[in-house]
Amino acid sequence: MTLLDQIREQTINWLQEKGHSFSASDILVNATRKEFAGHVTVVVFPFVKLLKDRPPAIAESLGDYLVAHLAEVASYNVVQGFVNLELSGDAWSGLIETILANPNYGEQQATGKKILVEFCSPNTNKPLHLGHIRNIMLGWSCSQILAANGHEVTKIQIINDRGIAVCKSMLAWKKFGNGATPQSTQTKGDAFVGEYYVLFDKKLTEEYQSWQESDEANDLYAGSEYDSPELFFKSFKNTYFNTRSTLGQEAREMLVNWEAGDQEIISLWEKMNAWVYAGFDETYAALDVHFDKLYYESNTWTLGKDYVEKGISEGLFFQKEDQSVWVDLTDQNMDEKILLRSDGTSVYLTQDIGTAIQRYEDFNADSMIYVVGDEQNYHFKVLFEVLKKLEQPFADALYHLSYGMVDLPSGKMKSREGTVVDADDLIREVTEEAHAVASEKGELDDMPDEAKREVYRQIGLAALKFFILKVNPQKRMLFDPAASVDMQGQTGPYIQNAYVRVQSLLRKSGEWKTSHAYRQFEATEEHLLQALTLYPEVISKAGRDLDPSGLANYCYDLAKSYHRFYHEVKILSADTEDARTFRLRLSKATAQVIEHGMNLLGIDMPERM
RNA sequence: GGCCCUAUAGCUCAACUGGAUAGAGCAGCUGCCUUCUAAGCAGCAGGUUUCAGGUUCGAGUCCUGAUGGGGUCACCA
Repeated sequence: MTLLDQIREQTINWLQEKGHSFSASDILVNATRKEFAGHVTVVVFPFVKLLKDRPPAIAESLGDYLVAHLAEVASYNVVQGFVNLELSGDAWSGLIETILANPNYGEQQATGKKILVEFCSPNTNKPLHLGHIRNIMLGWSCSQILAANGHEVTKIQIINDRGIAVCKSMLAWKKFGNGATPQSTQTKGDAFVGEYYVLFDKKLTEEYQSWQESDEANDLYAGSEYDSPELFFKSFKNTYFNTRSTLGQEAREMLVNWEAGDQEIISLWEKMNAWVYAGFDETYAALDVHFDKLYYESNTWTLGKDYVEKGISEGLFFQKEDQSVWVDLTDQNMDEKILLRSDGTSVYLTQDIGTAIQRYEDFNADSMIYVVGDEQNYHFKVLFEVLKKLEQPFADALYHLSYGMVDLPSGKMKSREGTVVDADDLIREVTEEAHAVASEKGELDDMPDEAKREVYRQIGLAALKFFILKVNPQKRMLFDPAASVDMQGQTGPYIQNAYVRVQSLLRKSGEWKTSHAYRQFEATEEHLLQALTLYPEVISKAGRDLDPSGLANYCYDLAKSYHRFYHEVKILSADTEDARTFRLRLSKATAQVIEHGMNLLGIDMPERM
């Protein structure tokens, strides 16, 4: 049990002696603000109504009780309704002992609960971009955080490897590719296929523009309500693709043939997908992430139909005259949503119903988390509601981890305008920036080239990942490329640097005996100890909220406290042996917690930088 | 238009289920490397938390309304 939990427990005992019950989670215990004396503060305002006394009197009573019942609490002072507790030297010394003895300090006991986390889930027609990186960082770190909270986590993704978009790049390659391959063009496979997807749109646009000269096009515009041909033709493009375009027709035919199992199409599809997967794997490896299980839309897209048909027979869904199937959610303040097209084929929602049920059966999971952007909030509300209607046992254990879009200083990322930030380019740029800074510093000069490259990568990725993870997922974020490669101030490399300083000290410290005699703590030492006390709570809160940003900010605060401590006191050449030992142990414990926390964020620590 | 999200320093972000005088970084200005890694430390300056009401011991946080920004309402995914 952590010290903070002990304080909560004793507070409950104290209330019980006065004849009141109270829930531990409602007791507010936090770090004492630096302008007041003490280390940990209990807020007594919540007890005022219960005890019917003045806040300062209540605070004194609680302070007396805690000093009497907890050896770790040395003394206290009261300011209004706040009890500021001062912890004893033994408590601090014990804390360092606890941390150093347990490499997993901060983690919770196993719960036996199985959780599935779905993230990334790309389309196979283009390479990964900045938006995927935010998704991957959130999915990965939430998975790590949930595991640290004692849950059994399985990381999965569903790969959207079929449909009209995939046919577009296949068709473009078939018509215009002249047999080129990633190997023959020295191009990464996913980028190679993405080029054909772009090429398709280019050819389609050319075709569309020449069609716009035709009498048919002019008649259509004349009969429309649009104020200008530009506006009309912009909105008509999709209809044109579906009803008049030659390329569109070819792509749709290809989709029909794919669904019919046409051998030639299937083998082309398999060939191009293999290129894409090789590319994705490279990017995942570059980001240090992996998945435990992959689902492919090509295997799951028909899965939901049976459940929808079952729902019709049970009267949960209804059919319109044209045979299309709908669910009515107007009683939940939502709309009617389509589940099967009039030709009987599945839509996105149908597929998601099927995959949810499939996964539940595959893993017998207690909870499933979908990491998907917030533009799909409504979709997931509908999905979860439909699963409830189908009385699926897991329907209440589904969670959409929704996150905001990533904007650029120039505005939204738009593939059409070529402003999408490519994931591989970004990883390369941050690594190069780390290389440039490190070379100037020269700390790594005596390392072999390969080891150096690994450190550049660790530093660059730390900058990128931390820049993204420090922001609350729910919020839209601005990605400033210049700021993301910055390595000073509130950044990943700043935190790594605190860790590296400790490693350097430990390399130079030689043998040292453990002692627990040091008691004259400096303010900077107390700040560090105070922060270390909070770590287990930071992890459990991050897990509860599925939000890594609090952990990221905690790691930064801890590193900041360490840098200050490092600057203000002498460590290797401390005045006494006891002080030297204490500071080395405190440094080591801090580095351990920094590394542990950053690992939960998916960020590695170099030994030197 | 209906529904949902959001608004904090010049900029990017914090502020635990409502708790003490709203904090960091960047950008700007000052200092600190013969001392353990200066990717560092210290200082100055920067705020009517979009606005107007309300709830209470206490509101950036909750409620109502307004305004700005975004999303969504496809037989797309």
